[in-house]
Amino acid sequence: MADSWNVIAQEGLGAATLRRVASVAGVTTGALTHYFSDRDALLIAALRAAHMASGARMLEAAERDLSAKARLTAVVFEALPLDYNRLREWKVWLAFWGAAAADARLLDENRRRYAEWRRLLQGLLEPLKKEPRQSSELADHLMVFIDGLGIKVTLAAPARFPRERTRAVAMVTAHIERLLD
Amino acid sequence: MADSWNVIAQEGLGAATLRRVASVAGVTTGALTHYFSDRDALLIAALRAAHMASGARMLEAAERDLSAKARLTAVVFEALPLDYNRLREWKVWLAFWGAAAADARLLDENRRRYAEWRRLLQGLLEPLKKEPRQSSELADHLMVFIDGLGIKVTLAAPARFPRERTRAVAMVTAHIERLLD
DNA sequence: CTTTTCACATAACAACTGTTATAAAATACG
DNA sequence: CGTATTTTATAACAGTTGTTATGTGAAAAG
Repeated sequence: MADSWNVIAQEGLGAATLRRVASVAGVTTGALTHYFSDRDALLIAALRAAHMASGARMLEAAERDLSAKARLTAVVFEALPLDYNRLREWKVWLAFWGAAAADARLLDENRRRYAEWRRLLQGLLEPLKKEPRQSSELADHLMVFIDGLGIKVTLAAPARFPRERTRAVAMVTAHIERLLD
Repeated sequence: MADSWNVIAQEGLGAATLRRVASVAGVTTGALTHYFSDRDALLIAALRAAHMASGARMLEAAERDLSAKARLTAVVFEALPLDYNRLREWKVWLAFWGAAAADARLLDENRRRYAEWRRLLQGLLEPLKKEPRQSSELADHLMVFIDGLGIKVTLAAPARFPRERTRAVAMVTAHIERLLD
């Protein structure tokens, strides 16, 4: 399954053909068609698997024994493309977003993903919020910030990645401070 | 050229084949190959044309006879998917972002686009900034906010678009207020 | 051991792709 | 008008795609 991610992240969604994915996975197309009815089914499965992998990481970060603010920060870091693994995930998100803009099915997949993601952030914000701002509005702002920042880092030239990375970390801490003042 | 946008926005980058674009444009593939050496050249030209169309709108907004803050707000509105035209543009951006994550050429196109966009915002922020924050940092924050918000609106379910639209407008004004305090 | 089921490989199919070459129409030019 | 020149259409090409059907060997079940 992670083979699909690699193809999508490194060569794009269009290059993720049955033959290419099978080749990277070290099998033939017969193995793929045995498990997936469609090419679409294969890609959706790859998307969901990536979603669950990153979701597990974030839940783990959310349950660490830290202060409420430190937990929130840790989860946000886990969501951003700050290392190779997370950068690869972001390339997968971007590929699917590009396709989802023209595909109702993928749009709905994304909606579900966002709902979960939002619920997690809202729960982390609840103990931190100061009246009268609702934690749902804070979550909205934070999600917008994360998406924008993730894109900025993901689409930076590879040589600029280290610089963008440290810049993103600084922006996150500053943003969370400001969000809660 | 706008025919390419429509195909990309409504059916995705993968569906933007020579035959499909030609069909929508009401010509045959011969007409396209006469003007574009490659399929890539056609798509890049479509991207640049969309870029210039939106850039012209923003420049126009930036030169309106308004207060500095109102001008900035007008430009930001012009950048967001607040009507059908701008929503279509955003679907094109998303499609190309998804492809750019795996294509160095498109990545460089995007870098140039961002540099211009950033220069414009920075110029609009210069008369508004309060010491000691640099307008370049403010521009970074604003671009991150715009990208995240644009994605949120673009990937919302079509039925939710009106709601997301008004919500986005409110978030923009609030964000600009907070950015400059 | 025999048989059945499962997991994969192989191969073939029609459909579609970008590209190229060639012909025809439309336009510009003298 | 006639002749270049540009623009568009048509057609054919080899390559690639998703999908389906069939074969094959290994594991599981009896």
